[in-house]
Amino acid sequence: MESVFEIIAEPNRRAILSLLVSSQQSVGEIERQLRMPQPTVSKHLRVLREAGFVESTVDAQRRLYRLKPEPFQEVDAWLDRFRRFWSDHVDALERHLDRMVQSAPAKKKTKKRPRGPNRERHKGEKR
Amino acid sequence: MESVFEIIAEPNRRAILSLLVSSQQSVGEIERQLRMPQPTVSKHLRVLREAGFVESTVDAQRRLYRLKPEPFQEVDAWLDRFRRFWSDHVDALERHLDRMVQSAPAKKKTKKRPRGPNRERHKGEKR
DNA sequence: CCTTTATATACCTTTACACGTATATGCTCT
DNA sequence: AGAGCATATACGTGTAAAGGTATATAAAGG
Repeated sequence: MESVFEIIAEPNRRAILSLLVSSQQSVGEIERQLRMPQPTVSKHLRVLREAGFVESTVDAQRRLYRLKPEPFQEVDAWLDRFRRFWSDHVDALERHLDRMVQSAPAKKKTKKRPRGPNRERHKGEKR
Repeated sequence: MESVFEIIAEPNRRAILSLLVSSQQSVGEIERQLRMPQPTVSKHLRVLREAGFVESTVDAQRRLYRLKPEPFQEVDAWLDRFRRFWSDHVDALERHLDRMVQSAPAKKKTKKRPRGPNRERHKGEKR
């Protein structure tokens, strides 16, 4: 379980992360809201903690978990390489520009890719 | 293998995607550049294709694979929920602390955590 | 045709990980 | 100290997916 991508591949972990967006939560609160067994929650939280996605503080017998930003940044950095591929799509470009206005000089216009002959057809695919 | 996150969890698949950023490539070219067996490449490409990350065109006996933007957008959309945790201009930690005190009366800024107890320490962790 | 080249698929084996159940640890309060 | 709650961990089991090897499909060229 080295990479951040493997961490967020698990649906329950993504659910936990989404929960923690609103505010920090105790294990029991997560357990109840997501209706999953407590050991499951704890184990996923352990994975998330060791990967740096969350951290916890003690509140009496409870542990309060909240998000940490770094691993998300890592995913975002990876995505950066691919952003130019959907810059063509106007709506997405707009959303993206909203985020990058402060440092963006003039975005280079991407040339239209030479459209290949016919799309490949594979085995299971219907004609 | 439902979600886009499971697709990009695999390191070899991420390597293939990175290769395809520069330009479209044939299976053989990917095979050589990444030094992985041809069946492995083909199998990963199949997964990527079925998940919509790539598409292929026929060039004689070759298949040329290139990226498609949609699944990347999906990842980006998921990330959006978490973007507020690492604001562009403000240090992420500071911003996070701000969030924690926002319900408290506006007092002087303090470097200490509001009423936050000490960080949780877990089993394997050194003191 | 037959051979070579390029890619896809089938089959088998191994492994990693998610889950459930049971139990341990640790804190609080009486 | 003992009870009760909250969380963490240990252990056993099932399963899906990745890798390797072999083979199938298909197009190109002699």
